Formats: sequence, C-alpha cells, structure tokens
Amino acid sequence: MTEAASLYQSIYILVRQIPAGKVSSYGRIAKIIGTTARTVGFAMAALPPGSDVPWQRVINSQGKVSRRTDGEGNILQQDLLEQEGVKFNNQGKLDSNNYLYEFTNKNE
DNA sequence: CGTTTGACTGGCC
DNA sequence: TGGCCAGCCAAAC
Repeated sequence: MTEAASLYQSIYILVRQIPAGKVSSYGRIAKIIGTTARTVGFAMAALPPGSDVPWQRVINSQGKVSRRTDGEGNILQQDLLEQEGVKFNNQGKLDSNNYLYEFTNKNE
C-alpha cells in the first residue's frame, strides 16, 4: 500500500464515522486529515461502487450535493440522504445546518 | 517530469 | 445573492 492510498483510507475512515441523517463537507474532512477539499473530492471519485463508505453524506460547503462528472449520481445522492432523514429545501440546499456532523476526536 | 483536470473553498465584485 | 478567479493537492496524460 502506498502513502497516497493511506491518505485515502484516512478519508474513508472519517466518512464512515458520519452517522445516518448527518452530513459533512469536503473542506471539513480535508482539514482534519491535513489535505485540501479537492483531494477529498478526488478520493470520493475514486471510491468503487459497493463500498462501505457512505459517500453520499459528504457534500460541499454550500450545503448542496456536488455535481459529478459521471452524470445523475448527484440526484441519487440527494435521494439517499432524504431517505436517511436529511431534508433539502427548494434550492437543493440543506433545510437546516443541524444536519452537519462534527467530528469529535474521542481517541486523542 | 511539466500540464491539465477535478464529487472544493473562500474572497471579490 | 450569485458569478468569476485564484489557490490548493493528487491522479492521469
């Protein structure tokens, strides 16, 4: 395993810590790991389908679902979040900032 | 090894 | 409020 892969693993581990009904932003995760939001987005893009990583709970700082190069995956993402209890308003943004999940370092 | 691109972000107008 | 630009890092060419 290369060091870059380890970085990706760190991202995936954090994303897995997000409970259902909660979401987080790329920048937030990136800051914790020590990288940038672009890298987090890249890690999500490199995420294989069927993985145990709830990538749908990761959105941008605008509180909206990011648009993917793939196509309509963004619509599926919003749908999955709504099934978990995350509500969106007419603008496609989070209905409330209460959905944001704060990563608490219990094992410091 | 230099360039381009991308599921981002913040500042500026 | 919203569009545009620059900065950031990693992968693909």
